[in-house]
Amino acid sequence: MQAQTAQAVAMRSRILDAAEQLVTDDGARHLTLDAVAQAAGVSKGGLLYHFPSKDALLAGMIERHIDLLNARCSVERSRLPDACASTELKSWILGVLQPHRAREEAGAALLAAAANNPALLDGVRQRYAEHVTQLESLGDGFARAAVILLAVDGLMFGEAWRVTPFTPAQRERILAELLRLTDEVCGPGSPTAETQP
Amino acid sequence: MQAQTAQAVAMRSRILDAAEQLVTDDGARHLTLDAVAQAAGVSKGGLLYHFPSKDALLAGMIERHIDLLNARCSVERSRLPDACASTELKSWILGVLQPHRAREEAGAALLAAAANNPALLDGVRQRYAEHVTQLESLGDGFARAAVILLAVDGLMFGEAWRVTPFTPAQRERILAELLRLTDEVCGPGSPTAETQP
DNA sequence: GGTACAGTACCGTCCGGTCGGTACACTCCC
DNA sequence: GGGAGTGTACCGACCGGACGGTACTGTACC
Repeated sequence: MQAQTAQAVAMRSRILDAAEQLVTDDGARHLTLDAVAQAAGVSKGGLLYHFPSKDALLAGMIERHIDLLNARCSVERSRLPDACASTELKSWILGVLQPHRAREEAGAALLAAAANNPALLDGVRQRYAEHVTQLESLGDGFARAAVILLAVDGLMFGEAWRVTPFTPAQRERILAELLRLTDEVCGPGSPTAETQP
Repeated sequence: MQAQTAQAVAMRSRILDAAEQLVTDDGARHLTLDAVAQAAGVSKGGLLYHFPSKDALLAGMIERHIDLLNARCSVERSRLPDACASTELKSWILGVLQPHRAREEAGAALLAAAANNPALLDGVRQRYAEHVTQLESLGDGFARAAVILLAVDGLMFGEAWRVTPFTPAQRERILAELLRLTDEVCGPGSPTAETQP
């Protein structure tokens, strides 16, 4: 990774934004280099300057959202005072599920990658395996923790694909229930503050 | 829908099998008419005779698995003696999650459809909305039931995309936990028999 | 003078879909 | 009973366009 100027970083971000918007609006099939370039207001040459291939673009989409999720989870983890085994799980829930546009776009990135080149999901798989390993330390609580983890996945996928018709109020109740179930796994570790900042 | 000969039905089934196998093995990008035709041992013309367009093929994949899931859920529902509000939920869990090759292929069909033409998921959306409506009748149990439903989704997607690294034993524990949580929503309605026939 | 693009022309491949044709079974009718 | 017609099932060559990627020139800006 060589140093990148602020200008280049901004353009990369613009391109990734446009790509994700395209997927969410028109479906993964319409994620073409020409379409992305046009949507980002950049020439095709400019696009390929930053992302030398379509795979590189897809990898960029995935990477950005893994980084973003990690950052959000780190923030949540730092706000949870306990060092309980459920801390990871809870920070994951809060990091992933808090209202944020990026969540459904993360689903879009995953969809685009899965559709075009499943090998790009290796990073996600690795991240997931780490989660499961952590859950195993919960012993008897493993199954319940896994259910929580899977429900978070389901909510994310469902929102990304727009198949889940939950209202905001319903969604709020679901999030609260997830946090409640997490507390049951390892006991309440913190007041969990406000879930809607 | 005009009558179809047994021959035509068999060929359609063969084609759908091949298409799903292709998606699970090589990814949605490799789901091309030529590849499907070759995998099914049929000419491209023969393929297009049964499915006049690629969208028709994708719709066929989705439709078959919705039908199959409905059938499996009906079987499970008929085996549950109670008429409790959780019956639908429980039969859904059992219908979807019991070990069966078709489950991950259903995920493959959904992935292929989402990648190529998101509008094809309308049927799935409708089915999902019905589920949520039923869950609302549970009142306070809604949130927990929704979590269960979402966990089932997460497990299905995860297996379809091969991102969930659960061992069979872990998977078994998760399934048992899901059934336990379901009982908590509305009380045990039946011995739930064997979950592994 | 190097970075960061814009613009454009082009190439090879892939892919969805078309189209004319074939084989075969069945039926109607004289 | 045999020719003629009809419908089903399927073949495979071919077409046109889309798409990923290359190549090159120009140029604004720090």
